[in-house]
Amino acid sequence: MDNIMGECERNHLIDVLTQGRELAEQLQVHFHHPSPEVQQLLLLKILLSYDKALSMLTCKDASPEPTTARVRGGLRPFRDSEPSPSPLPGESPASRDSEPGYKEYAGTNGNQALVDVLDCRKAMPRWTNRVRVTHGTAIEGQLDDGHSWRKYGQKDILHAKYPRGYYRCTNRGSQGCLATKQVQQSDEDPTVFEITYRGRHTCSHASVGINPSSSLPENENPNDVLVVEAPPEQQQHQQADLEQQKDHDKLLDFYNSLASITECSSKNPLAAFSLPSISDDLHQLYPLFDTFNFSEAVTRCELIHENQHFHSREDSELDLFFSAGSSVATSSGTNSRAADARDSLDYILDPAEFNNSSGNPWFFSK
DNA sequence: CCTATTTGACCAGG
DNA sequence: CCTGGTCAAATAGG
Repeated sequence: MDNIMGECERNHLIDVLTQGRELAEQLQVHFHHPSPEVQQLLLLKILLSYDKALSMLTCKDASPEPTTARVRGGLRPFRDSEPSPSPLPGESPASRDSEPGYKEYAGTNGNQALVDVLDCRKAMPRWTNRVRVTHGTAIEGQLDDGHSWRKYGQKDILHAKYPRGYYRCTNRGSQGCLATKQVQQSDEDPTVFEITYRGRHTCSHASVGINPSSSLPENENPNDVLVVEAPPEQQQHQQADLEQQKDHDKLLDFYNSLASITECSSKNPLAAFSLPSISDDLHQLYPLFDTFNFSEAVTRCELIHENQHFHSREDSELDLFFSAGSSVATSSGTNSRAADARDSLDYILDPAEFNNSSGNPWFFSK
């Protein structure tokens, strides 16, 4: 793992695991001074840490996690026999890319891992949009699809009149988002750009979707940019991809919001329950909760966690928090309990569950 | 000074 | 050996 895991990924993983350990220590302390709310919150945060760490180590086929290790197009042997988390000899730290850790090499033992990574990349979803720009003023960068991209290469392509541009998500460094796209101007019709996307966005910013038709530059008349639809059979897959991306983005937003709340409370677990400090964050979550399918989540978790409830029924902020969500579920016909919903978080947030959901995740009602 | 782009070089796969 | 994809030093731009 070390061999293919970049410095940034490694550090991030260490951070996450360290945080988990500290949380566990806090939990240990609280065993001596029992406080159900704090214990539950700590437990929740520990679970989140584990989820994060595991997802960082797991290469999901359709949705590589933010920190999935990768290799460069061409593998380069280590100059030293050992993979080094520090700058290589003769390489000043400043000379490394401003996105630390997006460079990973396969080390001597990295063969199997390398195969995994390559498989992972091969399995990345890939789809192409054709975008026609009718006003000559438009340039590639203006083919805004709602995400910010950073150009990392350009290549003359055989038998192609125009070079191909290579872009990656600007959040690769900060969030390990592996989404990339290639932009190729059409030979026959220079007003048409073929944009090939590879990999879904795993960055939390990815909330606007990836359909260019739904995210045109604000200052442009939609009539100026015509989205030429992909062939019907491709279109279906494409649509499914788009839907799944949206769901994934939602879940990620939800996850990150939750994580930030627990992050905040980790600095002062007790203060986390004071109403003002947390309510702002909660308000941001409410829109998500409107669509979060609590009833289904609870039903599923009751099947799994049968007779394993350890929670108390204190009317803590956390309970109110989940009550808000479960009341949505309740109003839609299913009787559910806030604490059950809370208990189900470890299951809900299992990234594998997302990837198993074939295009129609259950955790958000449509 | 910091960040993004350009561009020649490098690498693996075919 | 050729080609596509990527890296990373150099450069441009704010």
